[in-house]
Amino acid sequence: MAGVSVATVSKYVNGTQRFSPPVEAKLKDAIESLGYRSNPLARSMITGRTRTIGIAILDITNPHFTKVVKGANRVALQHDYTLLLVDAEENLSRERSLIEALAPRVDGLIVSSRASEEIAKWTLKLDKPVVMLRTVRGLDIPTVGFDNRLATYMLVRHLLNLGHRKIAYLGFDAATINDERIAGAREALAEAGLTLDVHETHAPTAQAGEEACSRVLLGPNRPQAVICYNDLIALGFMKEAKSLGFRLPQDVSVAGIDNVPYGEYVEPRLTTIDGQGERMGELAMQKLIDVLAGRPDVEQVVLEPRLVVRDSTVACR
Amino acid sequence: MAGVSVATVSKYVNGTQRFSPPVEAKLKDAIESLGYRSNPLARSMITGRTRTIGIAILDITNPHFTKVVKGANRVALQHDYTLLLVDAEENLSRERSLIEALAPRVDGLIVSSRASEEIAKWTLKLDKPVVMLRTVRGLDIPTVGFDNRLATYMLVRHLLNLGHRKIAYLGFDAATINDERIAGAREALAEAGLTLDVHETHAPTAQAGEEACSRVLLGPNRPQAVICYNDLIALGFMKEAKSLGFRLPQDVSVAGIDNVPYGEYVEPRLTTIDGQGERMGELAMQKLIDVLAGRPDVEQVVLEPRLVVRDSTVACR
DNA sequence: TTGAAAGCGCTAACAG
DNA sequence: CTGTTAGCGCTTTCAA
Repeated sequence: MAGVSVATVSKYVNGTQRFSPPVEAKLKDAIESLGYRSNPLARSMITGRTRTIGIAILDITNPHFTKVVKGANRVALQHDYTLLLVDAEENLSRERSLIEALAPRVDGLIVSSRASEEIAKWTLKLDKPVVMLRTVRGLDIPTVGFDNRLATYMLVRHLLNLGHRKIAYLGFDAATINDERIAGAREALAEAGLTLDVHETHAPTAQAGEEACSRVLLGPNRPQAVICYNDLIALGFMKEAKSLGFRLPQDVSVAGIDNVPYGEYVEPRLTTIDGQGERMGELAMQKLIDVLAGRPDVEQVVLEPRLVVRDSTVACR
Repeated sequence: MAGVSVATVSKYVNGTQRFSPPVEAKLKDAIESLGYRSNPLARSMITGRTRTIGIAILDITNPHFTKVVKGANRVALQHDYTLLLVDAEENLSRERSLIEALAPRVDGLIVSSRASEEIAKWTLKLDKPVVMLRTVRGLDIPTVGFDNRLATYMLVRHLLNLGHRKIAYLGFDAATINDERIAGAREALAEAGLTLDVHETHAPTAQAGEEACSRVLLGPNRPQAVICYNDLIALGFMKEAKSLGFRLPQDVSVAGIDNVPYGEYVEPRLTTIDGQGERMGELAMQKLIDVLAGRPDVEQVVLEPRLVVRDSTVACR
């Protein structure tokens, strides 16, 4: 319609080359009146680039992951990338096939998995750049992790400073980072000659926290303070504790990890460790984009915890 | 490698045709040892199908939208579709270009927008099936909406039954559904010969609810009960009200809409209207898949509100 | 039961 | 400055 070859159209549309004013004018008119839009699929097939990043997470319903997605999306948008979201719904067996199906349709992957080490290995065969949202040792891939050990270490120190001696941990044992969190808490307690009382839940959710509460508080050896695997568990735990007649925080101090927005709105306001979800997402996406732009990066970033003291932890009476 | 033509491979991989046992065996071996995976891009180019659904929402951080995505993802997974997520970050000007960029890479779209009517019109030109997450009048497109008018009507009736007479509404005026919610509340109040005191926030967030609180409670004509545009605003409102020295729910009843999970964990537990986010996502995705499977559908589903009475609304003293 | 060949819509060399 | 041409990796008639 513009009386030029397809090659000219291609170059014009992509801004690869400039043309004489009359030609450009005709091109512009034709494109406009035809409502022409280049087919990104055909484009991708030849360039090998999709301008899409896959992000695989365990549960979008968890505000921590929501924040990660938010952060990743923000920098993706800035660089004109789109997010292909895979929510494995906490279903680990499905995870691998989902990611494998995802890989060929994207330029790179951000993966937050429970089985990171294992996944990290086979993702390398996918032949796509991957950023893991979890520190992985011994592999040359970029990661954005979090110092889980330090997080609980700090939490315990905080509680020790408040005079607590009997400290329990309510974990989620299906998570690999659970061990790191236990280790950090144990380390801090050991320095004070104390031990950690460990309990587990079956899911990283408020519901699970509720269900575990009575087991922790009404069992033998009632703790003065409880550190939860994450804020959601803490939220559920606190709710149930109140139902059971405990006064919070006087009867038992509670702390979580992640700093989800809702910790501020419950009573007592939840003391927590900021997990920097958005920052994780942003950094991970930035790394991926760097790699895709030919700036190789195998750096293993470890985000540092920050204690957010609110009202759910008080001096032991 | 299997000594057959590409056509044979194609048919075998897609299960379009069966072959003689020896050939199939060779095919199987070759595919396995090569680790061959068909290129979905090339496939999509010829079939015109991407097995991807685009979902455009305003803010993944809002638990209501999170639920929608969750629901949509669940049925997408069941039907072997993937989600391409677009989070407009409440930025309406960006929304259109984002959706236009999204359209050619997906088989269909689920759109939750502030400017639904307008969007609905130009999405038709995208030449892709669209499901709007909002009732749109006068257009033959499938929608999954929510009876916003009835929602606030029910909430007001509930409050009237509790003896409240001075009822305020704390809205979010940038949302088109805000008007419907106001109308429903007004209708119920008018039947009792009462009027609605309307206030507005600048965002559908807890933060905005906090900021608006003093304006509502410390201004002239202090309400006995406040209905908020959504649960997040209600959460923020309640927190600030307590900071201001009000006892909840005795001094003021508060209700929200959406039934986000966290309404259960605050004190008093938030009375709300269930917005059925997951169900919306599921239905929308199901409709889209139906359309894509050649079962046309222009039905306009309207989900019915359900009142969830908890502790934040009590009899007016 | 299998294969040859024609494209899908585009980009990237290379020519002119 | 503009066009020709050769594919990208696949599916799909159609013929053998």
